[in-house]
Amino acid sequence: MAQLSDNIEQFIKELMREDAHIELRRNELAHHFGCAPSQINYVLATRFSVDHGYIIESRRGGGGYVRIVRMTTRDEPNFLDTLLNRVGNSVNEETANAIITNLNERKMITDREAALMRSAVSRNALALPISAKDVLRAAVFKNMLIQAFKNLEEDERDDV
Amino acid sequence: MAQLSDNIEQFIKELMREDAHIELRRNELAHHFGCAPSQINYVLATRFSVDHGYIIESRRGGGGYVRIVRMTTRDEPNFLDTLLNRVGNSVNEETANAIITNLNERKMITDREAALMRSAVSRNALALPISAKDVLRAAVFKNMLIQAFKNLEEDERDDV
DNA sequence: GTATATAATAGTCAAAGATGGTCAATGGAG
DNA sequence: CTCCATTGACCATCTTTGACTATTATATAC
Repeated sequence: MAQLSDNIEQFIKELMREDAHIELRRNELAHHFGCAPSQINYVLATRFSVDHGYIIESRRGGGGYVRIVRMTTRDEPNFLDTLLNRVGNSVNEETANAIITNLNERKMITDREAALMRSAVSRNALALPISAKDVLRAAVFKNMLIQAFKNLEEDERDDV
Repeated sequence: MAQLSDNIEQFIKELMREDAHIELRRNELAHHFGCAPSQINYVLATRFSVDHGYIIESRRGGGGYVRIVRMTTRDEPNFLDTLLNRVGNSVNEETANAIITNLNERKMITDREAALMRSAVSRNALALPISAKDVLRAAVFKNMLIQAFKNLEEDERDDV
C-alpha cells in the first residue's frame, strides 16, 4: 500500500526531476499531505539522507525553508559512499591525508581545497585537550585560515 | 522565500555596489519598505556587522543618518592577524560563518572553499561528545567530503 | 547670547510571530 | 511480534514590531 511517506518521497523526487536542488516549506508540504510537519522530517531522514545521495539544509524562523540538494555521483556510481566508508567512524591523519592527496591527484579537488582539508583534519587542528566545542572550532577554523592565506601572493586568488 | 530582511539587505548591497560607503536615513528606508524603523537596525546587526566586513556609523537628531562602510583589505594591514584575532581562542558557528561569507564575497576564497570551511566548523562536524580525536576527525572529514562532492555538475572543476 | 523647549532622528530590548527540529509514544502493516 | 510510519508536545532559531530611550538640531524665551 502506498504509504504516506512513499507519496511524499515521490512528490519530492518529482519536484527534483529537473533541478538538482529544491526549496520547500516544511509546513506547506505537511499541509499539502495533511500530516504532521515532523512527518516531513521523517521522510527526509529516511529517504533523503546522505547515504541516499542527498543533503538537507534548512533554516528556521520567518522565511524559513528546507533545501534538498541532490549530490551527483560521477563516473563511479557510489563514489561518495566509497569515500565515506573508507573514512568510517574513525580515521587517522595519515589515511585522511592519503585520501585527500588521491582526490587532488585525480583533479577532483584543487590544491587549495586539498590544503584546506588537510588543515582541517590535521593533528594540529584536532589534537587538543578540550571540552568546549567553541574552543575546538576555533582551532580548526584558525588552521584553515592560515592555510588559505599563508601564501597570499603566491596564489592566483583572482583566477579561482 | 524573499524575506523583508533579505530584501533590505539586497537593497543596501545594491546601493553599495559602486561606493564603499553610503549614508541613509533610517526612517526613510523603513518607510520605503513599510516596516518598523528598528527593522533596519536588525538588518544592520545581522548582515552588516564587523564580522560581515562592514562598519556602521550613525548620528541621531535632526539631519541624522546611518553610514555603512565596507571595510577593505587596506583597512587591515595584517589581514591574517586581524582574522585570527577575530576568531580568538573560541568562536561560535555564527561568527565563523559570517567571516567565511565575507571572505567569499570579497572573492578571497571560492564558493567551494567557503563551503569547505563552513562544513569543517559546522555544529554537525564538531558538536560531538568527543573523546577520541580520530572520531572527531572522521566527522570533520566526512563533512568536508560531502560538501566537496554535493554538486559536481554545477562546478567547473576543470577550470580551477 | 544663553537656556530651554520642541522636533527630528536613531538605538535598545523584550515580546510576539513564523518557521523548522527532536524525540518519545503510539499506530499499523507484514 | 517487529519494524517502519505517524503524531504531538516541546524546543530552537530567525524575523518583525512597538514601547521606551538617547541624541542632536532648531526654534523660542529671556
